[in-house]
Amino acid sequence: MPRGVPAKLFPPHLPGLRQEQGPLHRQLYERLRQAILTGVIPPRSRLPSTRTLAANLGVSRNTVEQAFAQLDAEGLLERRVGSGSMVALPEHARPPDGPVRAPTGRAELAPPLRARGRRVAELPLSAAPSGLLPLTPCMPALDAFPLSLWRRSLQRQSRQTGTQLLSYGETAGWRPLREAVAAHVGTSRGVRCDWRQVLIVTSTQQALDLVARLLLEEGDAVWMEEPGYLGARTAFSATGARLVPVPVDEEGLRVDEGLSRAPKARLAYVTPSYQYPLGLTMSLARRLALLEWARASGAWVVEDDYDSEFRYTSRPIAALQGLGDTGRVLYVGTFNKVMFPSLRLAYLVVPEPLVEPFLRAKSLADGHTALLSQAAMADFMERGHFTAHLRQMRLLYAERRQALLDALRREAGDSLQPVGSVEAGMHVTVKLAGRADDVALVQRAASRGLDTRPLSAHYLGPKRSSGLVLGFSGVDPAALRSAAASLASLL
Amino acid sequence: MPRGVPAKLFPPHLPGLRQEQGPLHRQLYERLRQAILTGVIPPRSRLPSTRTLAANLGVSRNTVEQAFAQLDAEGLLERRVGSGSMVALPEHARPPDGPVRAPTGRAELAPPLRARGRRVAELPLSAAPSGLLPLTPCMPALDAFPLSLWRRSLQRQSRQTGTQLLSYGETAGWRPLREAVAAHVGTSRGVRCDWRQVLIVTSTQQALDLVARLLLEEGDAVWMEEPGYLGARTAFSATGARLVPVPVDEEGLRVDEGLSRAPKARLAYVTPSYQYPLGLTMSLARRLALLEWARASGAWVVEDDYDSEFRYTSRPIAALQGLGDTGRVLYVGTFNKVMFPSLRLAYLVVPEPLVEPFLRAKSLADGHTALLSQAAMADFMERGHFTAHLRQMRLLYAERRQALLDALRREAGDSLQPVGSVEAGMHVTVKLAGRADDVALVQRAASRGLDTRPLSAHYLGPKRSSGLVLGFSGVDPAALRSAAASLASLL
DNA sequence: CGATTTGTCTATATACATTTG
DNA sequence: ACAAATGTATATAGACAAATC
Repeated sequence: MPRGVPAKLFPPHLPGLRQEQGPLHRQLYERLRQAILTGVIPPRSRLPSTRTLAANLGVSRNTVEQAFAQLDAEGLLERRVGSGSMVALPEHARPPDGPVRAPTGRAELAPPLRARGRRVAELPLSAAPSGLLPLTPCMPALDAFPLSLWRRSLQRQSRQTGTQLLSYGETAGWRPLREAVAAHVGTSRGVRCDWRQVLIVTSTQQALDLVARLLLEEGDAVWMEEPGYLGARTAFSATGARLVPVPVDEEGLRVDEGLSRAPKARLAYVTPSYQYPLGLTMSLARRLALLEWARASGAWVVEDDYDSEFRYTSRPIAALQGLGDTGRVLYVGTFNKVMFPSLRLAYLVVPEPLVEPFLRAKSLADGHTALLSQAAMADFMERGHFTAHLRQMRLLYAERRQALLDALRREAGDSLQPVGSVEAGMHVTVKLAGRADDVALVQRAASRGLDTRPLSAHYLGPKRSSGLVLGFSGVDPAALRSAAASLASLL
Repeated sequence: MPRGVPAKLFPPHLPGLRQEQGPLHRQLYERLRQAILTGVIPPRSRLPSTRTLAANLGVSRNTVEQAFAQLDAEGLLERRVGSGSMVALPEHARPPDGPVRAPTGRAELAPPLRARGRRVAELPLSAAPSGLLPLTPCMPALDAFPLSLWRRSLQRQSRQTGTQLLSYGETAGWRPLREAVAAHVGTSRGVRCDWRQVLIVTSTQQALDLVARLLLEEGDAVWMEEPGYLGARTAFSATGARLVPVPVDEEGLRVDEGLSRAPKARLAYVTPSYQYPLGLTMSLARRLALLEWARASGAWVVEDDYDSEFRYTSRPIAALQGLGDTGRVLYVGTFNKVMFPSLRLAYLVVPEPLVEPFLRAKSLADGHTALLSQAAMADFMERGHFTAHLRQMRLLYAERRQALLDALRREAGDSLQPVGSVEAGMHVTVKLAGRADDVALVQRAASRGLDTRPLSAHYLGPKRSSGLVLGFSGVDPAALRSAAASLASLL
């Protein structure tokens, strides 16, 4: 017969169980678990019945039952109706040794990475997630996000679709979301596509990575806006492509310069709606010239429409993709900025013949994108919450943009000159007078809790302007004003 | 202003609610549901608060709350904290598909992909997600997944952590999850690591892709188990590595064969706990030999522990990673099989000097992994639900495995010979007598709704055995029996 | 047979956080 | 500021079926 447990383990009204220490059933569970694992209650010994233990402890049977059930589920107890509960034999001996020995490989030399690996390992590590520091570029107004509506979409989907949402998803994405995206970019951005051309990915970064891996070979030339978006550089340079800086003027990318510097480039990466970081809009003439070059030379155009939904005065400019022949343009958009960064949903619209190759690339990279977030996003869009949120953010950001500009003018006067006249985006770029060291300034700003980016870091070539990229979308006007004051005091 | 509901609908002590007619909350739910659907309570009318209704009916608020919550879940009610509950407008059918314009780029020729791109574009497209067809390998028992517990973890996290979960996440993963994974693989798999060595990724596929991109150069030789896992092939071959098939015998990978075929290989990919697809366990001698080779030649060992948690009789074998020097071993595990496929969470444990390079690679590939699922997973583990679920699945799969084997023996006799004696995994592989064409058999099986894989497809070299890989984890014993009968009738 | 025990279900009370008007 | 409402969590009480001894 199994022995009973020493009575002293369960004195009446066990003094250790207290309201303040969290749920009673959890405390009891933890305590029993420790006792079993450390052998204080030996294997095969019988525990008191839930009723008697409950009575002894002065708690309800349900409380004890919950603790026992949890232990049973984890295999620490064997319970049988009628015969009671007893401690199970250890299922698997604890691993060779519990305490983690210092990994012996530690003393080794740094691993010898070679060409491709080094290329990846030497990429800049993107800035640490800096919480809610003011001025972070591309940080949405998280406090204004309609979290409860989003949760409802999540909940609704997690209930309704049941096991369909648990199983493997299609590589291209959840079909209702692809349809919703196709409708959205069609009506609000003028992108011409069928839902079958829409691929759901996790981020702009993943989209660009897939593009690079599929369309670029080592040594291929790629037109990059100068100055331009840093994230795009890492994606293209990791494949060994040759990045060709093509200057940007007030009409956007200088196609003529691109033609003279690298006429045979395989790909051009552009942000025509609201150029990053200068905030210009590409002119119609330049757009047509770019498309014509791509058509004639068989190159690809990657249109990153990352910020396009945010335009505050004039109507949004239609996407490049919808302008002419769509056969050479890959359109990239993201939900991570309009919704929230950790959502991890973006989309890629590719010409029909590229759909299959891209599916394989996506399948290679990570199989498919998580389903629940996709289904919730589709639901959120179908119910109109997305459009509503977008509208609200437009109003909010317009206000914040103005607040930042006003504060900068008041505090810093002419020493910080805003670039670009388009009222759009989630950031403004300001130029520093003369050859001021913007990198040093950014560092000094960081020490005051301001998360800004140096304009000069966005250049590939040696000719760099000095300035700051300031995000205004993430925090409220009051914080923007104090940030501007703090910044001005550093000048 | 929304009108109130006619008072007579809710007289005090509503006489219709009786103990004998089933649960009170259910009766209340049914009654309200009928009233709403028939229009007795018109849309947009406000319901009494749960408290007052509970008082009027003489029941507890929880009872009313349950009924309301159910109605809310079905979309019949719109509830808002503070403002009360009102009847929702009937949902309209989904908006019709937008007018699908024919994409103009359609007539173009197939795009001219070149070397790298072709390598990616010619990868096999993984089998379409085939729903719940019987015998699908690696398909978990989704009907047995504790969905309500999981939803609670999701909800709890989406509330508690608030905006922290919305912002950018760390590239390496959500810290509590990294810690939970380190603890789990440490105690239950004998992996020796610090939580800082744990990287959260979306899938085994992504883990292998990162490994390939960081550690392999074009032309590098890689030892692959022969036969072996198909997914691993695509990851490594996409980088242009040379895949060297190394045969597997009853002790696992033939290290001596690897040494003679490609002594200078840069990497070996192995599934030591439960070899895919043959279901063997690698012997201690082989493990030590493999580690010794890696140490001496500076090669990497990738241990894919995809199936290891499922062992049905003997104790789980500790991981290769914990055996000796951990400096050359990269350990890969996944939650997508123990939990559910669309979760998209897996992990990679790398030697300390590789942590930084891998962070950059992950950052390049997709920035970081979605936060909510990570936080929910950590919560699920901390509460012991993960261990409990794992244990339950072990019992369930052991039963299903036996059911499939019994049915196969009964229906097919000797014509389908199960391979391997280890009672583990989520599939069994059976050999076909002689040189039977397993690919054709798989196709015929597919036409009967059976989702199996040909063993011969898992070979790189010309010497192939003919057989079938049969998953037993996804469906219940009855379905397995009828699948076995159906399969036998095709022989 | 009858007492005991687990395991599950229903209902209640209560506390507390959050949001709304 | 304040009251009212929802929404979540914890604990209790009691009933009953099924298994065990």
